[in-house]
Amino acid sequence: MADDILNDSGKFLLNVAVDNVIFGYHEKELKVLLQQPFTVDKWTVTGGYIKRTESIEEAAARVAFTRTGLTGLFLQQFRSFGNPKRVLDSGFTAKHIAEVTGYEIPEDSWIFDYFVSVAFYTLTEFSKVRVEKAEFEAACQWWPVNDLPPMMFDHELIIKEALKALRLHIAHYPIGYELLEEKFTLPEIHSLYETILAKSLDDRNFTKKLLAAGIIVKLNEKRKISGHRPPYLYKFNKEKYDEGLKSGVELVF
Amino acid sequence: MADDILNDSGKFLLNVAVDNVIFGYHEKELKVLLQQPFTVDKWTVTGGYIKRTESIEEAAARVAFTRTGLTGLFLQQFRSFGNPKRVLDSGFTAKHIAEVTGYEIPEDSWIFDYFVSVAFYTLTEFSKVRVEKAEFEAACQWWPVNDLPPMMFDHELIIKEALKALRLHIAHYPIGYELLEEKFTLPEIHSLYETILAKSLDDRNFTKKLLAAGIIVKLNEKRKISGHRPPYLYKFNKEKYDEGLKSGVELVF
DNA sequence: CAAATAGTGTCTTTTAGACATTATTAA
DNA sequence: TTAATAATGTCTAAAAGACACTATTTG
Repeated sequence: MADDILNDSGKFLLNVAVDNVIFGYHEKELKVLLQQPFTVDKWTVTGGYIKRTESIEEAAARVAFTRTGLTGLFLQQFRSFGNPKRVLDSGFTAKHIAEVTGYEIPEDSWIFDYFVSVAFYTLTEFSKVRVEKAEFEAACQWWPVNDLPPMMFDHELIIKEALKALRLHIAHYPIGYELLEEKFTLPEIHSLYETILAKSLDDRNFTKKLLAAGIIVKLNEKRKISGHRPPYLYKFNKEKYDEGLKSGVELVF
Repeated sequence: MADDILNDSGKFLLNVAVDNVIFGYHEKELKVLLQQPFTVDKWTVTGGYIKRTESIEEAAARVAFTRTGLTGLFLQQFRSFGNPKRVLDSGFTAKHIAEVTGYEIPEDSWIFDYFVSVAFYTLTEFSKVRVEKAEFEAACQWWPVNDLPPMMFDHELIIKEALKALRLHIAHYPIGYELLEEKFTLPEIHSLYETILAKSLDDRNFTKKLLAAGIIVKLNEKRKISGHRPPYLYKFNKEKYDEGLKSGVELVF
C-alpha cells in the first residue's frame, strides 16, 4: 500500500524512477494507458520507482505488468528526463496531498525530491490487456493519444516524445507484432500504420513493401465477415521480424 | 577535491549519474576521451554526478567542459543504463581503494551504491580540445575507439552503444559540423564519414549527395598543400544544417 | 614532365510513387 | 444483382550505385 512506498524507501532507488508509456491500438485509434494518483486530479503516464534488486528494464516491465497483467511485452527505452523544475512546477506537494486526501506526508519526503525519469514505451495488444490500477492510484484507464486529459509534470512531453520515437522506429523496425492479434488482415495492419503515422498510405504500395521485406506471410484462411468479400489473414514471419528488430530494415513509408 | 564529492553528497543526486562519451576525430581515426580514477587501474568514459540544481543535460555539458574546456558542444542523449550488477561486478570497493590509495572510505558510502547512468555522446573538434583531468582522476586522455584500454563497469558497452547511436544519427542528421574545422576539404569530410561508418564510400556519390542535400557549400579558396593539386575548401550551410538537425534528412550512405 | 591527389559525369539498376479496375462474399 | 470492401499490376519518376578519366599543383 501507500506505506509500502512511503516507509520502505530503502527498497527503492532515490532520485531516479521509470516511466512507461503503454500504447494500445483499438478501433483505429492509438491509445495510451494513464494513471491518476489520488492526490492530484491530473494524470500521469504509468511509472514507478526502481527496486534496488532490479534493472531499469525490469522496473519498466514490472510497471507494465502491474497495470496490464501482461509479461514479455515489447519495451523500448527512448529517453531520460531530468531537471530540477519537473516536480517543483507540478503542484505535487505535501500540502496539496493533505488537503485532498488527508494524508500527512512530510514536506521533505523523498517522494517530492528531484527525480530523473528513465522513459520507456511499450506496445500492447489492446484486447489482451486487463486494466488494473496499482495501489496508490485513483484510476487507470486508456486515453486516446490525440485527446489526453490534463497531465502532471512533463508527462505530456513524455508522451509526445514516445510517439516521436515510435514513429521513428516504425520506419526502421517491423513494429506491429505486439499491437495486433496473431492473425490479422491487410486492412487491419494498414490502418494500424496509418494511425501511428497519422497519414494515409497507399494500400497497394504498402502491401508491396511489407511483402517484399518478407515480414508478413499470407495464410490460407480468411476472416469471416458478412456483407462483403472476406479478407485473407496474414501473420508475421517471426524470423524475418526478429532479424529486422535486431539489425534494422528500411521501411520508410 | 575528493572531499567535495564524498562529503558533499547532499549537493548531488543519489543513485543516478551521467556518462558522456566524448568523441574526437584526428588523423583519420575516431577517438574517445577516457578518464582513469586513481583508485582502479581501469578506464571509464567521462562522467559525473548530477547537481540538485542542474538538469541532466547541464550535468553532461559540465562533465564535457571540465575535461575539454569547451562549451556549446553537440550533446546527444542515447540511452540509460541501470542494473544492480553494474558496480558489484566492477571491483570498485572501499577495500580496493584503501589498498591502492590509502583513502579510507566507508563500505556503505553512497558512491558504491547502485547508479543508473544516463549516457550522452558529444562530438568535439579534436584540435580545439585542451584535455584536462578532473579532480579525483589519475589521468584523462584520448584513446582510439578501435583500441580501448581495459574498461571499468559496463563502459565498453556504453562506448559501443554510443558508436551505434552515432552511426544511426549520421544517416539522419548532418553530423560533421562539430568534428571538423570550420573550413574543410572534400577528402577530409569524406574520410571522416568513412571512419565513423567504418566502410568506404564512393567519393563521387558521396560528394553528390552532400551537395544535393545542400548542407555543404564550396568556397573560393583552396587549402595550400604542396606536391599535388590543392583541394577546395568547403563549409557547412548552417541554416540547412540546423534544419536537418531538427527535422532530419535522409543521408543513407 | 612526373608524381601525387583532387575533381567530376554518365549510364544502369533499383526503389518509390502515382494511379483504377476487378474480385469475392452475403444478403 | 447489389452493396460493401478486398485485392492487385503497371507505368513513371527519382534516387542509388557502379564506374574511370581528366585536372591541377609542386618539384
